[in-house]
Amino acid sequence: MKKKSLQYIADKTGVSVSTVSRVLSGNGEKYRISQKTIAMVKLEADKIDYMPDLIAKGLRTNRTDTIGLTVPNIDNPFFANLSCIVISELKQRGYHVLLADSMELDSEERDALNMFVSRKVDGIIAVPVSASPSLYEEIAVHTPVVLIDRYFDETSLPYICTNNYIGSRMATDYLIRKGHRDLLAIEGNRRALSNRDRTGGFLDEVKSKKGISIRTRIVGNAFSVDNGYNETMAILKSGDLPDAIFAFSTTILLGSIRALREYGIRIPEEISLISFDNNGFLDFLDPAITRIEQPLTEIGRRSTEILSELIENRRKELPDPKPIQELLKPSLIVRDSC
Amino acid sequence: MKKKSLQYIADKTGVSVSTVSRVLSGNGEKYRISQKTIAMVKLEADKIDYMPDLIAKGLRTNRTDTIGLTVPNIDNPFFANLSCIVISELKQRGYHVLLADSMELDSEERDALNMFVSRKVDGIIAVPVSASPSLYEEIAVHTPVVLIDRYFDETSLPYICTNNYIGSRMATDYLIRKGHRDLLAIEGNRRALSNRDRTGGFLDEVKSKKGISIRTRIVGNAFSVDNGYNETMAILKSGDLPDAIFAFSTTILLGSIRALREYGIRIPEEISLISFDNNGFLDFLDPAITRIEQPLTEIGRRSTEILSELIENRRKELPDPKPIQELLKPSLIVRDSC
DNA sequence: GTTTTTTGCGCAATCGTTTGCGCAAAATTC
DNA sequence: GAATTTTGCGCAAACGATTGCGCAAAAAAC
Repeated sequence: MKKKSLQYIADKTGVSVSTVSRVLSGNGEKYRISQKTIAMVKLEADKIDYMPDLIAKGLRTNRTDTIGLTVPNIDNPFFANLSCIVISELKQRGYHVLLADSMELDSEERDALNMFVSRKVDGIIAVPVSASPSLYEEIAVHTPVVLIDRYFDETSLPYICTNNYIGSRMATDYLIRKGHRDLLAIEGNRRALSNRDRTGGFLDEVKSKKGISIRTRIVGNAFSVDNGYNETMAILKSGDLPDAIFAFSTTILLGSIRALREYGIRIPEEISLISFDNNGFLDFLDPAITRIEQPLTEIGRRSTEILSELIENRRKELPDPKPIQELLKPSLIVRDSC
Repeated sequence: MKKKSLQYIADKTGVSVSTVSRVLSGNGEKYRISQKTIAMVKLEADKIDYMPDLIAKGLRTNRTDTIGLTVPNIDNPFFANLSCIVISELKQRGYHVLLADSMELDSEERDALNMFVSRKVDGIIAVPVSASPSLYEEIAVHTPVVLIDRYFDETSLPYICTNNYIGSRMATDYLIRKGHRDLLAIEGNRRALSNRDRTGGFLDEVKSKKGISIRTRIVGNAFSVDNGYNETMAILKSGDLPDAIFAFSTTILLGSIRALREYGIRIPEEISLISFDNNGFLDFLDPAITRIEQPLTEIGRRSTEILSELIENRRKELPDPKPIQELLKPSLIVRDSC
């Protein structure tokens, strides 16, 4: 196969490269190219199965139809699920995806973002990892950015996240209604705002139950199986068991379950369990786990929607609209672990 | 911030664009640029935090340092896991990743591959979906391709997959050694060679046990929870239960478990279960599931290794080496479900 | 048969790099 | 001091597309 450039078609048909370009980008009419020429060019293009060089096109037009997506860890089912949704939403809007895995590392995140900029992506969707929004804010000056799942406190960057505060209150409320009065929360990464919101919701909900005396404990410091395991183990060793454990993520939950099993503690007879994050697997555990489901699909849908609006807006040289910052309400999935 | 092109630095320092380019790409010495000029240019580049336009660079050099990766469904933990490994291996080799999710659809796969070619990716790693290698073979003429996890029968395309045949024999052997004589295999997509290999391994292993009378049944037709559920349900309704069920994937396994639970059948007391694919969650099921683990890390490592060799080879205009086609041996993870 | 309008298309610049070739000035040789 | 070599760097083409401008030929108007 020869080189399939516009030049090639131009030579074959005897018209100029410009004409071929106009025809193939569908602007034949607009530039008053004759039907005969249009047909001829299209025929030739079909014959060699012409596909434009998107690199050259990108250089010239400054658009790549590519979105950079960075997540903390694709291996985590939660992010895999989220990525999946975002990718398919983006595809529907005509974008392709450059994916980076920041591995929860600031340095990797920085690399990924710089790479996105160098590649001139049209926009960026990110689950941020670092504690400061500054790099994102710098980038947002020239490239639209939408944060998902995690966000920053004082920033004008748009974000679409779960309302972790509400979710946490829902879970806590449920536990209390079930009659539990001694609650243990195992939290994740304390740097993450999402985690702090969950902690806040947990405590506020307890406080709101006036007249009911409830004991609360908060331990842990990472969204990991090990953290769940270690903290639960510590509690088990102390012998001072709570009525219920609220795991701030599925990973924490699993660690906790492992520890409880080692001690032969029965769920939910001896202790109740509730968790954040949804995951199909949780229905196959015994007992199936009651949990707070984050509105992933909605996050994926909204974020891509916002991002493409931002991109369109910039293209029209309009000023950015007021940043859209939404916290979406999660839902309670009741199963058998409480 | 102004435009950060070579031109800008050239203007600032008073040298030509070519000189700036040579200095910044580290070829200053080679082109005998004076130390003074080199220092000056570098200083200016640092000052504006210069980052090359990778699009322009790609157009000129015909390399994008990008690899296209397509998988059937990123949402499936198996592929999420695999992608994660491939992505991080590629990053270590200096490549970035354009990710496409083919959703097990031929049409999506075709789109993705064309997109990769249009973007001039340096190479492609793919879990193929379609039944025919023809499109891949066309592409491989100009862009290196390595298949993973699934492969084609009669092709010279390189691939790195699990030896499903061996894995299936290992699982079957284990079941038989455990004393089971009535085996049910629930298979996945029959179009997939990997599935056919598993079926073959299952039957051959049984045949190899001369002198032992073993009953075998093979049902099912998809790598899905529903398929596992439906087929198991059918068996339960017939009342003709096997001693053991061999699920050809985790998804099938889960469906099967759901059905068994509905009927209150105890595992492993009344029936044994074994599965293909590894997944951390399987250890948290009750009982933990005995399974065949695919060497994902090895697949990720080898495939990126092969691919980058192919790319280097092409760059040196050497002929392609004999295609590397490897089937890696899986391993048995013994737990409590048999 | 001019003049004006419309039709149909090409010229050439441009996007930001890379790179082969070559030229002028400085340094060295004789 | 002329010839030669070395040093240091710039010119301009190229990658493959897009697009503003303008020009020639054909058609229409008078």
